[in-house]
Amino acid sequence: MGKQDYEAHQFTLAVDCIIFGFSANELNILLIHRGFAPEEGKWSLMGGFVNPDEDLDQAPVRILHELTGLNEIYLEQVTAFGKKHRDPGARVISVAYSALIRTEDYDIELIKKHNAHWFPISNYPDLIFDHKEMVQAAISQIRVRARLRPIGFNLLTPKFTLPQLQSLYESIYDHKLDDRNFRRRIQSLGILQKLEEKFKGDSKKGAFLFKFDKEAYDRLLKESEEMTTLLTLF
Amino acid sequence: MGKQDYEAHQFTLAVDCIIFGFSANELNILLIHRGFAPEEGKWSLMGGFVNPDEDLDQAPVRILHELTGLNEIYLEQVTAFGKKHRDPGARVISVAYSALIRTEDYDIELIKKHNAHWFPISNYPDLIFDHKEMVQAAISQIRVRARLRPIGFNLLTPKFTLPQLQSLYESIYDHKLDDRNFRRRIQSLGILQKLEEKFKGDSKKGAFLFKFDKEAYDRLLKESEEMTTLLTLF
DNA sequence: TCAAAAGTGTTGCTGCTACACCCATGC
DNA sequence: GCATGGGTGTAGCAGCAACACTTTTGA
Repeated sequence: MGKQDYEAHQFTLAVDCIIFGFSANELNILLIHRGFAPEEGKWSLMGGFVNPDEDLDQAPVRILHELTGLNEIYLEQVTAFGKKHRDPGARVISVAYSALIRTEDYDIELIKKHNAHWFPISNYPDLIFDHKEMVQAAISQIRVRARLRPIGFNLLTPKFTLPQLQSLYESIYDHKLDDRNFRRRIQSLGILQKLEEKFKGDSKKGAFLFKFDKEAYDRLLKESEEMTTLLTLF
Repeated sequence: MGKQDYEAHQFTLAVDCIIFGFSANELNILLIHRGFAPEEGKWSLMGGFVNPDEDLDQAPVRILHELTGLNEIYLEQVTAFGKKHRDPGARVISVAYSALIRTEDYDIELIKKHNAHWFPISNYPDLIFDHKEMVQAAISQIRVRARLRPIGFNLLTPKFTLPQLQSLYESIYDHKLDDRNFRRRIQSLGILQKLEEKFKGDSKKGAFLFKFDKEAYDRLLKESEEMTTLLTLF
């Protein structure tokens, strides 16, 4: 195989980000109202080309920083999309990434500048190309991942109440949970630290704040791996 | 964004296949002894470039057909690998795919021609580039998938015995299972059809043959989705 | 007759589901 | 004092882990 083989199999490579945020007790995604061709005026995921001088995994980091001002975003590759005519304008392969962000953290001015808006996953507009497929794939993935790994905490403030956490899971699964059973289950895992403080934003009584105990979780995970058992969280 | 933007972000695109087969009570992968540069003489996954006129997902189908003579192979995308210097010779992005095949079915002459050999996943040679990472990612993925979906049947003949099935799962998880509990568990799922025949290849007594009941499984899956519960198999 | 693998049941325990009421507070 | 959300306990049941012996047959 010579150099010409490499050159004969080149494709434009992009990434698209399914950006999840949790607010108003609902899981939301951040979409861009495109002010540029192709498909100007329609809604799309935030995306961009991969640069020749960066790792593939760096591309979504760079693009998300542009949009939100954030570094250190929780990212997970969903899958690569490469149907022949997925982008009618050109042959483009796109790798989809899920991003979980805290909706309090990002830079509002930046996302305004990009014409980005939040939509609940239960009701978002039509999207260009195969972006809807990407969103569905990301949601399916997150639904499984959330049961197996403590990814939900990336969507909450570092301190959170149990009702908040429960409502997050309810929104991910689109399914109500019994509060007594939920509390018992997660507290018995021992991966939450109860704080002395209460948070009074959501009720008069106020609810105790908790934080995620990563060390305890890591111990639990290691243990379950040693027993070759499947650790399911909620 | 104009045409030059697309052209300025082009990459050579390849796929690599982690081909799993089950024989001698072990999970094996099929590796190629490379007779060509780069890295001639070393071991690698079976791979190839994506053609400009095919869907990304078609590339592994074509490549696996070339190697094994098989069509209709069970395939699953693992993840895209795109570190800057993963292929020291050129900038190449590679999408890894897992393939599950029945080791009785493939064309032996073809794989001989490609210098392909089976290795147990517990002991396989060093691989070029980041292929070892790909194999590890595929194994991790298959370990989770096997608990959640009935993918194991793609590695067995359509009729199989319970001891064979158990030994497959033991090999995937690298963990012995209790035979009484295993049999009870899978038979209670109701997704296996017991046949009248026995298979005597593995023992004097012979073991009853079963086949996978896809319709029953689909019903079970649908039911568990309606209850938003996680269906785990073994 | 023996070696080698197939097949079978029970007990105890853990953890889940289902379910209804009191508590604390701000207004 | 009342409305709002936070917080708690129990009983019944299902399903899991742990465990040892009998059966069948070919050589």
